[in-house]
Amino acid sequence: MSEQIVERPLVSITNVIFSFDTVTKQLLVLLLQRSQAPFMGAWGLPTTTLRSNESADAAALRLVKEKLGVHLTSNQTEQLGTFTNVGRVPGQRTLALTYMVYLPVKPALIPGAGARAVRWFAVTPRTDRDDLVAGDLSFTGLTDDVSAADFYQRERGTTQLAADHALIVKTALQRVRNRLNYAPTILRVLGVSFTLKRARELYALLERRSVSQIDNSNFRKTHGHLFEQVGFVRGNGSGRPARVYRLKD
Amino acid sequence: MSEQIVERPLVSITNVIFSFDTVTKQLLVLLLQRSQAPFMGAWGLPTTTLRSNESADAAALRLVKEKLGVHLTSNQTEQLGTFTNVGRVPGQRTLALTYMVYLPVKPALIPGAGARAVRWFAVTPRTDRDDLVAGDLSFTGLTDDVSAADFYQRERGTTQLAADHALIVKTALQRVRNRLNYAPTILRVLGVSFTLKRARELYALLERRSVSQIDNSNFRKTHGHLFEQVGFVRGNGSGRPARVYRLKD
DNA sequence: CCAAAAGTGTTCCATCTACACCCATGG
DNA sequence: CCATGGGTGTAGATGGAACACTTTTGG
Repeated sequence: MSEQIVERPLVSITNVIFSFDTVTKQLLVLLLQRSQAPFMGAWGLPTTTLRSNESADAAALRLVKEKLGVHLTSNQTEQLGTFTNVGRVPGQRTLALTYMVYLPVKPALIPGAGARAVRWFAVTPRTDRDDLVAGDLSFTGLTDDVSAADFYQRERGTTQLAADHALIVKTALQRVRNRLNYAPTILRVLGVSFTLKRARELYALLERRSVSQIDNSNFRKTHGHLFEQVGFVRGNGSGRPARVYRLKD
Repeated sequence: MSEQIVERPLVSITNVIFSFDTVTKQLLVLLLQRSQAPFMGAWGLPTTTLRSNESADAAALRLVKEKLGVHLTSNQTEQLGTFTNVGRVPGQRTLALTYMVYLPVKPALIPGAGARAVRWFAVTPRTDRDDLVAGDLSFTGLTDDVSAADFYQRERGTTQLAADHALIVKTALQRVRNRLNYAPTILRVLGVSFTLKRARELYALLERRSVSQIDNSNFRKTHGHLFEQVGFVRGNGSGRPARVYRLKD
């Protein structure tokens, strides 16, 4: 067997940035339309290149700062996984170190360098997948049963997003769901503090059921230990004002 | 602010390879003593360099083949995380893509290229950490409360293993523990099939308590759904022979 | 028949589920 | 004072923990 070439791959950082629309009560993911090769014209997740003097999580934070002007600290990101399939990007070998980012705000969007357009896409649950929808634009998510191996072997041609970003998004949502019952960091998209109603709305969305199916009283009892009362209430509409909570660390 | 240099880092694959000693009932981790810089003479996890024509998980499998001569398929490895701290290795910037590997056998060891010695180290639970012990050699594990940030800031000088391998081992054991109640893939170290007694022994070790504290009857009821009876029994000693089970997928 | 180890059953208690009820605010 | 939504309490169902008991093998 011949000795294999050891090369230096490009190392990119790719973020799944989550936010929340308090009006439509939708979980949002940031996608941008690429204005450069590879995948020019295609929509995909924000990506940057790792620099020599920064760790990958620092790069993930820098990416958020560059694309959205929002400064975050490192406890607002989580490493998702590293995607290394040989042909995942045409041309140069490129690894993707991926992170999940929970934005406590929903900033205005300005397309920056490398992007023709930027938009928030609503995570839209279907029976066995999650689509990403922004007005007229809609991207069908991978169905739940698709494994990474399946994706690279079969589904690759059918995906509408750049590279393997459909797989990255699916992986991210799966992770978020797994964490709902013990470390629901996704709730950070609701801001530093939130009402339990809002929390239940987000749970309902991710569990693919309606808010009314999650009993208020029981939700407090089963998940209350994860929250901490901030102590003040906020009279916002009709009915009794809700207390405000924050995630315990 | 000046533009930062975008370089191509070295990308290494580092494995936490688990096995099991059926005689001493110990969980084992493979360490080797380096015969090359950096960290010459220090003990550390098996590491290789990612090649141009292979994915990271393929490289993890190749590493096992090279060091142990054991051929595995990709469902016997799991991505652990990617370690990218800027100064984690002196000299060249090096990223570590880490994998966990569960060996269904305990192969004989032969030091190969780049290693002065190779040994199995027993995961030895203490009150708030796990040490790695092999006869006269012993490495103190990081205590449970040390975060990654803590490690790189404070604990770095005190660690006895190469680079950040103490942190990688700690992260691996933490992951293994988290999975015990829903996806105990660590049980693969017991081979393709195993008795529930062996499973409880491994659980006891990882939960830092004695086997007698895990009730046989209750263990079946709480974790039985994770296993599948292979169907035959194996008369191995005195007492009623145990049925043999395997992990459900 | 006895010892040893595997496997089963039973009771008790904690926790979750469903649902009724009470509380605080706006109009 | 009534409508609206937030917050509390309670009875039944479910699942885990402790422990007694039965089964199957070797000697």
